[in-house]
Amino acid sequence: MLKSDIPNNKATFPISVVEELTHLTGRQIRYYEEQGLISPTRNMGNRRLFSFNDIERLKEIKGLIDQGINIAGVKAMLKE
DNA sequence: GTTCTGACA
DNA sequence: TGTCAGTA
Repeated sequence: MLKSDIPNNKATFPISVVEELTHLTGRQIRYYEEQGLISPTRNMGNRRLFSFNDIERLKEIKGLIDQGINIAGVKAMLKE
């Protein structure tokens, strides 16, 4: 709580690993990040590095999308 | 081989 | 959302 709240993880994975853990496609993950649903970091080469926190966030998003909610709905849910 | 961006269907 | 081309 004093160090950080949301993004604080040393473990980072490439998008391929996130795809496996979230069951999403790189396309989805990229789009959600574009919409501001997640905040992955970038490493050398402009490559996305995902932390455990990001993966859990993706899982929440996937669940909502799977229920038929759209990006706007997901944004509202994750917002608070 | 893998990932990234932009664009089109 | 899927897929393609060009790139690093």
